[in-house]
Amino acid sequence: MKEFNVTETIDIKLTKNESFDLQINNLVKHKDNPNLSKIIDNFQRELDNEPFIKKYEIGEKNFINIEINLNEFLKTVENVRNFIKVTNPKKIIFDYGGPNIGKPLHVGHLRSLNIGRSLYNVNKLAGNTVLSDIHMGDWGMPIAQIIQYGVENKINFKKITIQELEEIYPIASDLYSKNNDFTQLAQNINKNLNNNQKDLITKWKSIKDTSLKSLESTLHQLNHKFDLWRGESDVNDLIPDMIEDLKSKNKISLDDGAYVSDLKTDPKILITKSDGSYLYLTTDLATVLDRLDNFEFDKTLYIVDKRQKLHFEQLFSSLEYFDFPTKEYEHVSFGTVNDADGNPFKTREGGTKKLTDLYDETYQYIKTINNELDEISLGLLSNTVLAYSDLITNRNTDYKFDLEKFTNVNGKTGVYIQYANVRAQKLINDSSLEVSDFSILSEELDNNDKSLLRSLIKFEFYFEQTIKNNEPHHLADYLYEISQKFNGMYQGINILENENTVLKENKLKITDLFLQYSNLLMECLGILPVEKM
RNA sequence: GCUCUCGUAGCUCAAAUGGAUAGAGCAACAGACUUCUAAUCUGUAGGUUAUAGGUUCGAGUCCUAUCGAGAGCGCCA
Repeated sequence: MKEFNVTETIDIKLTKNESFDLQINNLVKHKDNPNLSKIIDNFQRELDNEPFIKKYEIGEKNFINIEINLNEFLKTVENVRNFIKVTNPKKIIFDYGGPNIGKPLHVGHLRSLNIGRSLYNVNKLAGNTVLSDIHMGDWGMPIAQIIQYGVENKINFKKITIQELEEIYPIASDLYSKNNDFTQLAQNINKNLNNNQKDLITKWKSIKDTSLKSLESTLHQLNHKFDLWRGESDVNDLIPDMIEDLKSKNKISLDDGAYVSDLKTDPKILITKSDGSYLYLTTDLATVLDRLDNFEFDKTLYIVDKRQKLHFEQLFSSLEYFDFPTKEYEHVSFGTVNDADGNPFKTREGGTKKLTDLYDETYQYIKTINNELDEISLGLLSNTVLAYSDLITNRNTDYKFDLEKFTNVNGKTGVYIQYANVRAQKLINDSSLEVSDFSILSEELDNNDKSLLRSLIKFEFYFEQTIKNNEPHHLADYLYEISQKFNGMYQGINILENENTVLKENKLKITDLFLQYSNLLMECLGILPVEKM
């Protein structure tokens, strides 16, 4: 609209107005423009020619409300799967999970696993090349502490069990913080481990093997899979050269015997300890080197809790300062999981709560609600509760894990969204009709039908929000919205025994659409649908 | 002490990146079951978005200050 000196990118947004689907707000700011009426005419010509607009109106402040033509917009899920593909696919590494060797997965790992899996699935659906790396904490001081404790207590590392390891870890960690002799000895072991001292490597291997078996079984139970099982130990050998390189480029210098980055920051960035051994940041830098060598990637997402913000700021600024190849790096942070009273999640004894225990409690709780359910369904529902109740909250807010609330079928819960899905499955199966053949006749639709269909067309919007911000809660909330609207439609009228065949076929077709969207959304969230409940 | 994040209904949380009358879910209250699974549905009520200023046609969202909460702050990861 050059003639009026107005340049606008027309910004179409979803609206809160119940009678409409979309709104355009571009005209509002031109209320004092002398040519406003001509501009509006211009807009109207454009809108009149759009086939997807069923009707529109221009409100009092020149907000434009649009009701869309449902049939133009409704897509089969196959079409949606094509439509959501990004134009420039990227190769993205998802660094999440981060379990420690010697320590079972606990509540602190829950969100990284849930959010990581969801973002992995969502990006895969968007057509990006995805690679997940569990990034094990299998190196450094914690391992040294375990070995030192084991040596002192003459433990046979070859035959060490996961139960022993789980007992040793907190004791060793406690000794490290309280007993100076122990601390010194453990630090010495850490240093020798970094230097690949043979007997220590043997002990470390035994610990890792035992730990890994337990880890794999827990992850299997929780339905998590990883493309890469790399750990901090895998990059240990890259570190000496990396340090030498940084020294020769005058990027780091000695400070109280430790190497710090020359980048002016507050606090300073520590690259090695004063005894020459390595730190969290040292390993993470080397991990980037390792990934650059072995996998071409455009972007790395670190799905790690928000308390490590400073660490990742230091990592990212170091990567830039040290002239690592330019790639995208992002810390996808999240808040903590507290118990129902809002206190940090602990066992009765004060230790961290194991994920297997949380799973078992959830499983048993659901079993008391429906005692007749088979093991597979109980397992699927348990995992649904653990994932959905986590993903429904914005990742940056801390939330309270309240089992009673999360297993309630009334509310925004995993149980509710599964229930709606099961109802839809049953309806389609019992209809014994080829529902995919039906076309939707919008003239015959009632308010419940329209309400659901108009929600279904919003999928792409929430999908985009999730990809753009790495926030799965948009999709989790949206799944609740369509599930609720489906239940409303289902409850309002008996579909299968209805004598009005047009109505019946419409509703079955809509049910089928809902089911496909529900399944797709569950896939996005890392949830598997149950067949009965 | 310094830095960062946050403060929305009784409770737990959303809110399209600055748009219209701030939305959901619990809990509360009032209704609907010889059911295609009521583990459901329908309705009512609930708000000065911590407070005070500012920017803007327009602020929960941006800026400043105050109050309150949480987290982090070189030899742990």
